[in-house]
Amino acid sequence: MSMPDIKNLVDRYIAVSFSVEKKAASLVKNQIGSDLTNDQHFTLRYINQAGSCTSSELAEVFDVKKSAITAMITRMWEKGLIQRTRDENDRRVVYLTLTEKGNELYVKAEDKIHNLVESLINRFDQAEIQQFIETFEKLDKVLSQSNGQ
Amino acid sequence: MSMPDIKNLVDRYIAVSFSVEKKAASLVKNQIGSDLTNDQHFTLRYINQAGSCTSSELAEVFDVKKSAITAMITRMWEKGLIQRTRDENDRRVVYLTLTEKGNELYVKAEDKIHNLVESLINRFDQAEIQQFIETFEKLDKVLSQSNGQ
DNA sequence: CGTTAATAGTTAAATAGTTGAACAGTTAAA
DNA sequence: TTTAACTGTTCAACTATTTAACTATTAACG
Repeated sequence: MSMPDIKNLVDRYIAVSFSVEKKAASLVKNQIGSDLTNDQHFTLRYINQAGSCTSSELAEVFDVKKSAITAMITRMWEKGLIQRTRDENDRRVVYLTLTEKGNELYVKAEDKIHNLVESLINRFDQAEIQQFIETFEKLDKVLSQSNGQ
Repeated sequence: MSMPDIKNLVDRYIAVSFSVEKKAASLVKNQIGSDLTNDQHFTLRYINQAGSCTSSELAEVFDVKKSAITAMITRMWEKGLIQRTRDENDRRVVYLTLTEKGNELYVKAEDKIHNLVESLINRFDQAEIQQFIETFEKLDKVLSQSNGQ
């Protein structure tokens, strides 16, 4: 196995990361469908895993301004997917939770995505994909350090 | 090294791919700047590498409708980054090329991105990152098969 | 206490990107 | 030559985003 130089690796990383991102998004869009946009699905996933959360928390996790979260939550609230509940002790705070409908829609879409990703992963040698994911997770940590934190 | 089951790998892949995508976009947005959106930069890169291309070609590569390309190209054309030239033989076709200004802007931003990615890659063992990119490229091919063609 | 700071979230205007449907102009096929 | 296919555009509607101004609430401190 020859040793490509750094510039070659950089070029290939830029090309492949863009390509995979686009193709994965297309695949989810075309094969999952589900009336949810990517961002909406990720939002539902975050709230589902957190149980409940605030707009500020979402804004920090997704690295967007709070007003963007307000707009997105409002759209999902209008569709009956998300509930807003004011904190009784600190009345500035609004807790976001999934409605039953929101949870059902999320679980259904998430299940399809799991099947899709599993079918992709199964086409690899397990040791290879495991190593891949571990390096991916390292990269995620490095990116956390490079950003604000 | 223990063997995690498939479900665990699927969960981790979904989580980490989303996280890296968001963080990488933030990093580029915050550290590159450049007056170009991500999509605009990718469009300039594609045209730069192709030399010239058509709207239909971009629509297929980016997997969006042609009207989305028209809108994006028009915005960049208004900023003087892209030229439209009708084909003299087949007057339906419009060739897209970078203007001098478009090329300069692209090269400047691309150079910063290269430096950024290089600084990330340098934090890894070279054999590890090389293997990572190779698996990433395999994944890209698998995704190509899973999509339209 | 009362004024000032900070915090949580919203609103509004602007921009980017997207789809779907209808359309114009051009070329190819029957 | 009429019909079909292709290339690209326009328009209306929508999602996502930023910036700046704003409301309401809580915290700090002199």
